[in-house]
Parts: sequence; structure tokens; C-alpha cells
Amino acid sequence: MYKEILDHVLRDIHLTAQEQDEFVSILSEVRLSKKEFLISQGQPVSSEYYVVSGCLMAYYLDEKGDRHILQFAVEDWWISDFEAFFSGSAAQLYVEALEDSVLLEIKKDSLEELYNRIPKFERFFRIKITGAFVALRSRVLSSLQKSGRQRYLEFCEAYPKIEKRVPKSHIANYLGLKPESLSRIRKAL
Amino acid sequence: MYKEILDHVLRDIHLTAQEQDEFVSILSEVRLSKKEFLISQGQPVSSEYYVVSGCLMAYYLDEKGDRHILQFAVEDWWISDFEAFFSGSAAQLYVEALEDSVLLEIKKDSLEELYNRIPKFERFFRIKITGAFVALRSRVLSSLQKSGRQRYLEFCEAYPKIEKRVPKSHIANYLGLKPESLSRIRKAL
DNA sequence: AGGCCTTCCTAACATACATCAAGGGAACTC
DNA sequence: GAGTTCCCTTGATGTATGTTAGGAAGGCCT
Repeated sequence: MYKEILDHVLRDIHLTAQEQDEFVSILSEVRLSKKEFLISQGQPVSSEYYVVSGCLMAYYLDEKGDRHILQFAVEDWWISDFEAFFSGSAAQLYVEALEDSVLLEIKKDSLEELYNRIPKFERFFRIKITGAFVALRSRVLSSLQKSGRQRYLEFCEAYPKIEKRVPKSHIANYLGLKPESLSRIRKAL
Repeated sequence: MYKEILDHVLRDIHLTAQEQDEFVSILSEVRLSKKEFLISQGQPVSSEYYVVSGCLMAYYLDEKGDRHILQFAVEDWWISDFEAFFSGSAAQLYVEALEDSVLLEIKKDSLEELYNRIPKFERFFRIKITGAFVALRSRVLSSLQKSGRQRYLEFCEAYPKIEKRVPKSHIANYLGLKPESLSRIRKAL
């Protein structure tokens, strides 16, 4: 159960066996069926989640009811409404399971305590945040300056697993395209 | 000289007079003339900068030599190549003065020491990072899902000062438009 | 003052993507 | 097993933005 997340953490920081136990002790398992919601707009967000298995998406619903997908998450990814999680505000996003999924939950309070007891984890999560920041920055660049075709090709290269698992219509949405346009782009290769 | 930045910090955290002195003591002044570079691609980035007066932009030059503006900064903003600053890698961006500018520099080492001596500053900079993260997230949404016209109107609303000070061609670039298109959009109001 | 360069605008034409409408096949449901 | 839904595709047409070309006003430098 905990092997995946420990490997994941150990890729960035070193932990003794005891520290590993302490980390694992603050995790709790969450199971979701396809179409279930992990987070809904307006709710408080007190946890972030590591994906052990399955697939989820985070999206925003605008005033017109249109959906805008911000993130997919598969095995070995983190997901939450990070803005709400960090700032303590209510969720602006929905996080919904695209497949039956198993997650590991870390509550904000436990995380703060963990930071105090094992400061290495501050470093770990700072690395994660920096990575997210960089990914967002490059997504801004590509969304502003590149064609749908280029964005799709980059997406396939960056997230080949996701491209195969998630409906094309969701990928089109993530890329800022209509499903018809993505279909035509794919047809023209 | 230090009044602006102290007001800026005190908006988010409370500091005693002594803590204020300690903070100010790690700052150093940097003056730039129009068209001078604060940061160039490939350089190490060991500082972040608070803008006391003037105006700057951060941009990326791609393989073709095309410029992609990521950020403007005027009075009371922070600027750097944050990715390089956080991760310790070489700069990927250029930061260039659009006007004669006065900045306050914080070196990374001094900042780490400051965190140790006055932990409140961790909170302050975490608030700043969260804000930057959120701003990037909403920029991804608007760049993927909104028309050039809408993006321009939102820009004018969010940054009225910048819209007046910076050449339209730079604003077009920031918005992912050609100058001709922005001109058309402005004409049609 | 003269010349140059920057900034902003205009116009004609080209293109990428959106929109609207429709249909077919695969997967799920009862 | 039939009906229903989801997902992908296709075609006709519309629109926003890119491309190319040029021109005019204002600021800056010598």
C-alpha cells in the first residue's frame, strides 16, 4: 500500500526507517468510484492527495456552466485544489474520479506537525511546489504562443499515459480546443 | 528609501521596529537604466528584487529568437527568474528595464538566514508564492478559454497602470496576440 | 534642425479554430 | 438483447487572429 508513495518521496529526500514509519502514520486511504467527487466547489479543503491507482481530473465550472480542466492526475501524482489548500479558502474547483481510484490523504494539520518533526519534508514539498510552478509557467507559454496541433503533440509527449486513458474530449478541453478541432488535428496527424 | 517595502511587508505580517531594521539591513539598492538587463539567460540567479520605482519585464527567448513576455513589474512588485531562484538552476529568462528603475535586492543566502531568525518571513513569502501560483493558474484559464478581446479587457482591469506605461506591442505579446490584432481589438473597443 | 527610430495604426488576404448539424460505433444499463 | 448514452468523427460555414505591407506622428540623438 505505502510502497509507491515511499519510493516517490525517497526520490527527492532521504529518510530513515523510523522517519518513513512516521510519515506513513499520517496517511489515510481514500477510495473513490468513477464519477465520484473528491472535492466540490465551496467546500473547505483540508487535505492533499497522492494517487496510488486510478485517474482524476480537477476542473473549474464558470458562470455559464462551462467546464475548464486544469489538471489530470494518475498514479504517482498529487491532486487537490492547491489554492484552497494553501490559502485556507473554500474550493473553487471540482476534483472528480475518471476511474475507480485509490488515494492517500494528508491532512493539513498533520503536515504542519510533520514539518516540525522532520524538516526534510519542507524541502520535499518545496521541490514539488517549484515543479508545479514551472509546469504552470510553461503551460502559460504554450497556451499563448503555440497552435492547437503543437499543444497536442507536446501533451502526448509529456503525458503519454494520460493521452491513452482519458477521453479525447477531456484532453481537448484541457488544451483549450473543441473536441471537433482535436479530432481534425488528430486526423491530419 | 525603505518606506515602500516596509509598508508592503507590513500589509501581510506584523513586525517590531527591531525586526524591521533587521529586514532592511539585508536589502541592497540596485539602479538600472532603461534597456539594461537585471538578469540574462544562462546566468546564476541568486537574488529576488522588489521594485521601488520604474518598470521591468521578464521574458523568454525561444529557439527562433521570438520573445515571449511572462511578467511585467512596476512599483511594489517582485521580480526575478523565480524558477531559477528557487531551484538554483541557471536563468532561462531575461529581465530587462523598460524605464530607469530602482530596485531592492534580497540575496538567497540572506533570505535563508532571515527565515531562521524571523520565521514570520516564511509566512510572508509563502503568501507571495501562493499569490503567484493563483495568478498563473487564472492566466492559464484565460489564455486557453478566452478571446483576445476578453484577455485585453481583463488585463486593463487588473493592471491599469501597466497598460498606460508599456508599449502596446509588449502588451500584445504578453497576451499572446500580434500587435496588429491588439490594435484591431482596441479600435473595435 | 535634420534624420532616425519607435510606436501605433490601417488594409487586403490567408488560416486556424469555433460553431452547427449530423451520424455511427462501442460501452453501459435494464 | 434492445435501448440508451458516451465518444469520436465528418462536413459546411463563420469568425478571430495571423501575415504581409505600408504609412504617419512623436521622441531622441548628433
